[in-house]
Amino acid sequence: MPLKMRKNRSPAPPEPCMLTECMAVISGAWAVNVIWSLRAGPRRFSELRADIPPVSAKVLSTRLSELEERGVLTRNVRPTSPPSVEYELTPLGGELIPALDAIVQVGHRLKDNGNLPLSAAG
Amino acid sequence: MPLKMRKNRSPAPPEPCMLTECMAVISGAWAVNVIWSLRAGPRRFSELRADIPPVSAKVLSTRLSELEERGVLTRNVRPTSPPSVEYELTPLGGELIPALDAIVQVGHRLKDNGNLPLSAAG
DNA sequence: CGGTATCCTGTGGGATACTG
DNA sequence: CAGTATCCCACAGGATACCG
Repeated sequence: MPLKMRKNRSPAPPEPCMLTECMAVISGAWAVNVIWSLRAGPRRFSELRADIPPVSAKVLSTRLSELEERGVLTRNVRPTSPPSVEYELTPLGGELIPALDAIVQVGHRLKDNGNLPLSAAG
Repeated sequence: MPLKMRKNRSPAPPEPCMLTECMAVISGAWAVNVIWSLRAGPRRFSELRADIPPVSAKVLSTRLSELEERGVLTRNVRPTSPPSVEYELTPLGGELIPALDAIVQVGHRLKDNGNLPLSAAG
């Protein structure tokens, strides 16, 4: 609608709940941690568990399946003697890293401002 | 730790759960929608409700309080004849917009790849 | 208009046990 | 090692009613 809006308060109303749908890419407990943990390269199931101590096997498994289905990461079964499975970010999934990093940066600065009740372990 | 790591598989282990703490800035239902809705300027409570139809008054109220406490937005009571309240992103809160936008962009492209079971209304 | 209080429910996630 | 199956429950969030 190129015509002027009747409303004078708000320049432009935001888009519908599409935002919600897109944000669902990183939904679920520990999803961002998994993505974050994979940012330096492929990792195995048990490594991810070690990276994210509080996550349970069930939830990690669920999250990995979801993220794979969403195209965020790939699952590669390596036919080694003790079979191992590697998870790796897809190129598209890797593009989430800068975004997550930006949020973390803001989080840090909010913490510096004393707004966030964080662990103060920084 | 500038010394070489023993582990040869992973270049560098990810940071602890600090990521989780920082991501908590945008936690809670509709939090990102609220932030997104404020990106074009200040908005009032009822406007936010209209922007995000499925949100209940209780949850919106809760989320606004949290986001204010975290320093993401400010609450301004305007002493007009019918008193109105405006919510507005802080500068730091505004820095979340590009990050959220980046995630949305990735979401769109995942959808184009057919990975996301989105509304297909794009 | 801009909220709070109360109640109720679904579901996401933890613990545990088990499998290939 | 890399999961799945089952049970359980806390708690986030919706509905509704009410208040300044």
